[in-house]
Amino acid sequence: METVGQIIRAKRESQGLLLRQVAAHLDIDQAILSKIERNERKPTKENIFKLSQILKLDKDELLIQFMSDKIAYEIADEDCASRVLKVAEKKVKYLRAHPIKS
Amino acid sequence: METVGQIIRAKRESQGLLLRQVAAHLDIDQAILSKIERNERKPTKENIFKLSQILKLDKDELLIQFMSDKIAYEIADEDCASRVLKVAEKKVKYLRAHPIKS
DNA sequence: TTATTACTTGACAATAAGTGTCAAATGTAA
DNA sequence: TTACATTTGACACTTATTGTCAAGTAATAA
Repeated sequence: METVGQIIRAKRESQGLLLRQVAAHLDIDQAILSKIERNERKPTKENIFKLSQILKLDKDELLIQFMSDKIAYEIADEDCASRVLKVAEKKVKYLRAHPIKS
Repeated sequence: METVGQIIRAKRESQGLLLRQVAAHLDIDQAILSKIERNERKPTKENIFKLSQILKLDKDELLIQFMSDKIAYEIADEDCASRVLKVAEKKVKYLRAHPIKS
């Protein structure tokens, strides 16, 4: 089971890129990228988009990894975690079928 | 599809309790509870626990509603929402099978 | 009508969480 | 050692969350 950080690091290294090079492209300090890769900090959505560009990763796939990481982390310590996901799925379907008029 | 707010309001009213009575039990201003019931603000976990006590709702069930609301809201506007949930489920299983030593 | 009661609204304050910079420390290899 | 990449932690800045308060609305009774 790969985390977003692991995916990013593996891809960056396989392309021979340095932290500072990639960080410069993201317009953040390399310290943050270092932490993102070790799952010490979470990337922003913006980070994810730019990372998928420079590392030639599929944008949607990386976004899915990013969001699923966030959710998994959020509920992992609840023993009702899997029910939460099931109910969330129903709610998402409902929300998409009944969009809010705004 | 009921929101947490709707569940709370329905139960509070069925018990003939006033906003200020329940809010006092939660140790928050009744304005907040009013907003929680109308889904204008999200309850904290602490709020959820105390609400389940005073309203005699199942604590786990209310927590599930609370967390699934949060997640559904978080991803509803992504078109990869259902994949996110599937991947999240895998990650949760993995995390629970491989707990972090701390 | 006025008074009372329950609830709602919005401006604001306090606090917590997220996001970032920087410089020093650590690791690694020539 | 020197040079370079990465890591670490203290700190600052910004944004989000959580709350208080007082004034507003709505419904009802006197």
